[in-house]
Amino acid sequence: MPKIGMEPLRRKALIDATIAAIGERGSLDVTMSEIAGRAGVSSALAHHYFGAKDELLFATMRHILAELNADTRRALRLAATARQRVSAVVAVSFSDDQFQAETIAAWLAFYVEAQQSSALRRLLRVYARRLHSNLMSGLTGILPRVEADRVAEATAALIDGLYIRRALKDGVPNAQSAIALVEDYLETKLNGRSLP
Amino acid sequence: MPKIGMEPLRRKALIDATIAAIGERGSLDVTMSEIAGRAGVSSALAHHYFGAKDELLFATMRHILAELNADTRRALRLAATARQRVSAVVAVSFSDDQFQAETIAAWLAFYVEAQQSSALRRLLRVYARRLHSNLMSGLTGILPRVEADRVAEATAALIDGLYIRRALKDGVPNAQSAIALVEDYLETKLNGRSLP
DNA sequence: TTTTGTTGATTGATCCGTCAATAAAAAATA
DNA sequence: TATTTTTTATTGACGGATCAATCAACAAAA
Repeated sequence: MPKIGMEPLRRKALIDATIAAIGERGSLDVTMSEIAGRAGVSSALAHHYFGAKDELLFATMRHILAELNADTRRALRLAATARQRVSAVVAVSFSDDQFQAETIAAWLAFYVEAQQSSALRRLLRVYARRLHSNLMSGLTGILPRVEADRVAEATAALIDGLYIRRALKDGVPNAQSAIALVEDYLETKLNGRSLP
Repeated sequence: MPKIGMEPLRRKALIDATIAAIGERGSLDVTMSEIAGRAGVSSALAHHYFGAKDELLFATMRHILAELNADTRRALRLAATARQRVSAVVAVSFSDDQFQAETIAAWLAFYVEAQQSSALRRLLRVYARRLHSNLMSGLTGILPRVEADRVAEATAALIDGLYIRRALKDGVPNAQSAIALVEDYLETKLNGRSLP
């Protein structure tokens, strides 16, 4: 009994199912059938709405990125000082929504896939640039631009590295210690210079 | 015209071909036929020597890890002071042999695959522990154990993060700047305390 | 004649993407 | 309002391609 206006609901369900499937398998090696099954529909319907598997994966990555971006903007709005802006960006990266086995597995898998898909690669570059820019929005209020740039790069690398190690379930048992580690770095780097 | 004593040669050739194939594709999604073809043999022979694809991939990862370990031990032997030991470990991670698109792509792909294969996961844990321990071998001569532990963890995360960013070909254009970034972190962390 | 090296051909399984068919809602027409 | 037509939702079944793994067979060395 087909009800109308199903498209947006199905799309959402399929994207959620894709994240769940990738998270469980730990790789993009999930079949359309499994994703569709998880979303409670047939694989034919998944093809109907997304055309090809690539496009479903792409839409999923874009969804994750959009989510992260929304969280970040929300957090930045609450930050009063430059220093707080930096911490806000870090905190979001390790928030309960983001720093989760499921999501991290998806991130990792997409990083790998990006080497074959220029569209995905472009998307991940957007993420990298956005992260850098968000960090800079706080750091430039504390450090001279050149130094701020270097600290932003190091912080970004630290975050990515902690993500990977989390995926391995080795070290970095929880978000708390990950944040502490990054904040410790920032503290030593920003020590003293609090305002221009 | 089969000559005797081919086994070790074939094994080596197949492992090298596997690295090359993974490096080019950027993922473990390489066929046995492609690997075998690259090594100049039939896919049947690859199965003959390695049994299954899993085992070939596993052997390849082990080979990469062994190579990295050998390089590290060599570098550590040349380090005179504790501080130099730390730098040696960092330098090896970004040496020409290791910090290469091919090898990095393989690393990344294996990280993903590790989430499905407990054998691979165990292997990567060995790498993580070894890296930590190698860093500690220098750091404990400079910092109290607890602090050394934290710095080692951050340094390891930094290294992994820089690897990922290199794979994306975004930021970290060369090994030089990557080393500089890590060394800058170490310098600020170890500043002052040079000997116990 | 036994061991070692090697491959072409084949099998069996998996999986993406397509298509024809069905059914209900909405729109158009009478 | 009653009807026909179009649009939207949905799926089972299938074609076709890819690939891992096996096997029988052959050749050269021991």
